[in-house]
Formats: sequence, C-alpha cells, structure tokens
Amino acid sequence: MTIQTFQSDVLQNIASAIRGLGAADYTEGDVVLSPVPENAQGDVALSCFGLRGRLSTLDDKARHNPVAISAALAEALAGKPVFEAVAAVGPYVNLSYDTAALAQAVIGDILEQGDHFADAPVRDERVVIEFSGPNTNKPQHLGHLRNNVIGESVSRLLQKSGSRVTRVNIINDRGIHICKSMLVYIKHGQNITPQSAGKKGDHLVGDFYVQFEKEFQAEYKTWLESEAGKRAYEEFLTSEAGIKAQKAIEAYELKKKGKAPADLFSTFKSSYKDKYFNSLSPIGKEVTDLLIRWENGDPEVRAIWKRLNDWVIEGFMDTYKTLGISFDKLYFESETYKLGKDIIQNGLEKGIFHRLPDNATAFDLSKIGLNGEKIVLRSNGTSVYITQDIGTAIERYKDYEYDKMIYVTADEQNYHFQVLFGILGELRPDLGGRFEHLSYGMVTLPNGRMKSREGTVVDTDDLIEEMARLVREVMENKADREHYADADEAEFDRRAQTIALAALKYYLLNFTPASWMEFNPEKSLDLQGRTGAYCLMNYARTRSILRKASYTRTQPGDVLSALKTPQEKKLLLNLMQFPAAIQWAAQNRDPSKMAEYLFNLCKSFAFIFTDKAGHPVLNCTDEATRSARLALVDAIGVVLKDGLGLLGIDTLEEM
RNA sequence: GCGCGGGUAGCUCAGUUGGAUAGAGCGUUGGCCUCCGAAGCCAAAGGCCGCGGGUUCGACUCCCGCCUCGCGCACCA
Repeated sequence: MTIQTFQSDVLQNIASAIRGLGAADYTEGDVVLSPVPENAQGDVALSCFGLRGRLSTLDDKARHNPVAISAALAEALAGKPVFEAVAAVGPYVNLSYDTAALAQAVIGDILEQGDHFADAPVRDERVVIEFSGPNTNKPQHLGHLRNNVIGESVSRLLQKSGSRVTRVNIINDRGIHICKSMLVYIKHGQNITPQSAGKKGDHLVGDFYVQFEKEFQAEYKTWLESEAGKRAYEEFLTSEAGIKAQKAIEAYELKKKGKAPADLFSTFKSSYKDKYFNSLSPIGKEVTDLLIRWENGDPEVRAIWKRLNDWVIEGFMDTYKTLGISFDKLYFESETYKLGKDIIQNGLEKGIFHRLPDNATAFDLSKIGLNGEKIVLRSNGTSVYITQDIGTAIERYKDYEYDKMIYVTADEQNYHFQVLFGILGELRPDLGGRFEHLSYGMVTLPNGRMKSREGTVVDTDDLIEEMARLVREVMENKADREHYADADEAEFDRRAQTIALAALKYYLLNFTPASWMEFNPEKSLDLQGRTGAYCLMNYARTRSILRKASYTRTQPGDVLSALKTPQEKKLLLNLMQFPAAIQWAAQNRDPSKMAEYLFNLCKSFAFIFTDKAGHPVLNCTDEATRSARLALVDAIGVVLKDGLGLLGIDTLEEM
C-alpha cells in the first residue's frame, strides 16, 4: 500500500458513509479533513458543520444539528478497517488511522523513493523568479541576505512542487551611485586592487563609496556654514516647504502625538541635499560629469567602470557560492536600461500614455484605480526606473514565455510594483495576472533600521564569518568530543561553516516573508531552540543511530506493524504531511511553513534520546521492533535532509 | 492628506483563509546524563488576541469606526 492508496481508501470510506446517510452526490473530493487539537484523541477530524441539511436519512431536527450528524457518521464509520478508532466528539468525528497500514504506506513510500519522495509531477508551469538585485557600489548586507535566501528557497519549493523554475538576477551596475565609487578610485586609488588590498572586490569598492559619502558630507557641511548656505536656509524658512515644516512642528507641540518631526534645520539639510549635489557641489559635478562620460561611451571611463564592476561581481559570486545560490541568467542594468522606450512610444500611439505640456510622457493612474499620474519618460525623452522594468518584463517574456514572473523585493517597493503591473496589464492584456510581487519586510536591528551613515549596516560576509567563529567556539568547548575524533582541521571548519549557514538561513526563513523581522546580533546567532542547528543535530542523530546499527536500507515489510506507540504514530503522521507542507509553502511562497514543519518533525523525534527505556532502538531486544524503528529513523532522515534542502540548508553526517 | 501593512505571553514570532480549551522559541521556575548525540529531554507559570461596535450557531480571523506604530505617495533607483 502506498500513501496515495491509503489516503484514497480513507476518503472513499468517508464519502461512501456520507452517501449512505443520504447525501447522494457527495464525492471523495468533497471530504475536508482538519487537524485534531493536541489533547484530543484521533489523527484527523471530520468537521460536520458543512454537512448540515444534507443527510436526508436523518430526521428534520438531527439533519441540521452538527452534533447529531457527527454521531450518525461515527456510527457509520465504526468498524472500517482503515480506522482503528472512530469517536464522535461534539460536532466532530475524530478518526484514528490503522497504525500498521499507515506505517506500511508512509515508510514504504519514503524508503522506496528516497529524495524523490514528495516530488510533485512536473507541470508545464514556467516560473521566472527574480531576486537579489544588488548594486555594484557596495557589498551585500543583511537585507540582501534575506532576499537571497527567500528567493533561493522559494525557487526550490516551486521546483519540488512541479514548476519549471528559472532564477534570474538583475545587477544594478550603472548610474550615479556607481560613479561615486569610481570617482574616489580615480582620485585616490588608481593602483589598488583587491589582491593588493587583500580584500574582496565588493568590499574594496564599497570602501570607495563610503569614502565618497564622507567627502561629500564634509563639503556639504562647510557649505551649509558658509554665507551662501545661510542664505539658502533663510530662503527655506520663508518658502512653502519651510512654512509647512514649521507648521508640522507647531502641530506636534500642541498634540504631542506620533513621531516628533525633525527640527527645521535638519529638514532643510536633508531636503536641500540633492539640490546642492546636483547644482552647487564641486564633487557632485565631478560625479555627474563621470556619468555623462559613461553614457557617451567614453572608453577611458568605461574601462575603469568595467574594472571596478568586475571586482564587485566577482565578490558577489563568492558570496553566492558560499550561500549555495546560483542563477540561470544575470541581467545587467547597463545592458537593459534602454529597454522600454520603444514600448512606451508604441503605447503612446495606442493612447495608453499621454504627453504632458512639457513633453514628458505619463500614464494616467486612474485607469488602474490609483490616483495621479506616473511619468514613464522624462521631458528630455530619457527613461526612468519604471521604463526599464516595463521593457525588461516584456523582453524577458520573449526569452522564457513565463506563466508567472515573480519579483522578490522589500516591501518599500509595493506601490512601485502595483503601478508596474497595472501598466503592464494595459500594454499587454495577454500577460495580465502573470506578474507577482513577493514582498518581504525589512530586517531591523534592536535599535531600529540599519543606517549606513551610523555604521550599523550588517555585512553579509562578515556576518557569516562571525557566525562560523561562534560555532567553532561552541564546538571546541563541547564536552563530548567523540564526534570530532576523526575530523581534521579542514573538516572541523567545514562543519562549522555548514552549521553557521544553517543557523543563519533558518533564522531568516523562520519568519513569514511579509513580516518585518528584528535581527538581534546576540540572540540571532543562538544555536538553541527552534534553530537550524537543532534541525541539523537531529539529522545527525538519525545518521548516528543508523551507523551504529550498521543499517542498510531495505523494504522492511511486515515488521512495520511493530510500530504501535502514540509517539511512533505521531511521527508517521508527521512524515505523511511532508508533501502537503511543501505544497502549502510553495503556493504561499512561504519558506517559514517548511521551517515550522521541520522543527515539529524534529521535536516529535527528539524524545527517543531520553526515553531509552520506552523506545529503545539499538538496544531493542525485540528484533521486529528494532528493524521497524530503524526504518522509521531512516525515513525521518530522508525527509529532514530533503526538507532542509528546500530551505537551502546542507546537512552533516556528524556535528 | 491619500494608499498599503502591522498591533497576539516579559521578548521575538506562528495562528492553513470563520470552527474544539489561542501555539512555538527565548527568558523565568522545577526535574532529567553509570544507558542509542545534553547544541538535548520532561514539566510548570505566564494571554480582555490594540480599543469600541456589528455580521454569524460560532470571530484572533469578516465589516465599520477609533487609537497606535511603520512603509509608500519623484521627470531617484
């Protein structure tokens, strides 16, 4: 018996009992089973609310009473071989599966199919998923890390559930921010290389960027204190924006409610910054000149740009490799940023867009239920951010003919994607509904958001290194050194690295993507409780038992009926849930559901290490029980390894 | 001002789309290593599910109002 035949047997029995009570058109597909609360008897529950009024053999009163329906159904189901117990509890019928049949189905399937257990049949659904999207002016931080692990895990979940998945990454490698790093390099760093500096390329270029910001801030500060700066501030005070800011402060003084507005000078300072950069700043002019030379294809600038970008991208690839992440295709903004202009032109002719008096091209947002309008081409004819997104989405359709295009980005871009999808729907009604924004919340620190100016940005590479260091410390201080006896230094480090990555990935995936999450550097690096390390340890424990038993996998057959205890049954039920857990996580694009599933499985398993009297495995004197338990342990290992793999987590045989 | 998303145990978070006595981890308290891995196991304490109304046999979940926190509303990306 397989899980499939077992489950259909269950459904058939239920459906036929319901038909027998008078609901003639009731089929297997109508059966809805729900979980049973912790302390109630039974493995699954059949809720009777939905059957009200449908069982014609019951009298008028009983027919509408879920409690009476449940009693009648329980009677009809009693004695069926698939159930070893049937109980009516209020409006529910609680069903207990026949343990031997369950064990045969679950363990039989898992040991036969191994890591193909729970593979869904391949559907012809093509999914393109875009994630990571780094800028090439600085290394990736904790926010990118969350993006990376969510993107990778969702990709794996979708693959496992039968979709054809293409992973793409768009590298933002052009624009003003890149020129800032370049300028510092040109001025101060011409003979530095990642090799000579002993740094990853992305970190080296990131240093240039930080250096630029420092120089610019100093310059801006000097200007603010100059006569011209003071004059600009005075003008600001009497301007519309200044008066508005003044009023906001007065309103706050009266009510003392909400967040206090910034003081006038700070408001001026931040609102004037761009204007200063673009029209007054000497260093700003140098950057803008670089950008213009880049756009004109100046060979010298392009050569420097290429050198720096290559360094950064090499650094990114190192990080991706460490994380076990790969992409089928890298898109570079420097190659795609002109896409979309023709499409806009075309849409303009069709009346989807309109011209503004100053010659800019705009989209009327009321067409998609929003307010105002969105500029899609500047008055000088150049593109804005959304222009290339429109172009890339359509271009990519030519490449992949996707059924779904998923964008993984932080939730601050929710509005942007709403607008983008709306415009795409107008331009290409045939692609409507294929676009999806998988938006995740920010990662915050205990004292708020990461701020580069305050130096609180958590760097991905540093974080991994710090985590590995911490794991090594725990390993070195472990009392029980048995498991490191045969590990040389390289193996020791490899294990520490694997555990560190497992802990980080599990931590980041354990939150539902949509929610903001707090990252506490002290607590988050913990290895106790609901963590990646805990799951990894339980996998290692399964391997340890099987090693010591000199176990080799065979189809255990009839001995499985030796699995009888409630704890064993709970494990069987957990294992049977694996395919459904994958489906749920994949459909909801939510790896945290898989993380939760795996933790629960581990928890159901972990008790046997202290219940050595009640559940001996190696020392079990009954041969059949011993074989059956070994097979169960093997099956748990298969599911744990596969499930952790769906989170992008590698397992260890010993840790 | 408008739009979107949050407010659940001391803390960090789940809550399968309206169903049984609201869960987990951390933290706290107590108990477990002559015995298959103590990065562990077992147990206890701890909740007006932001507030007020409504719909329903039934609401943490749906609707309305309010309070509160955050994000967004560029010819930036």
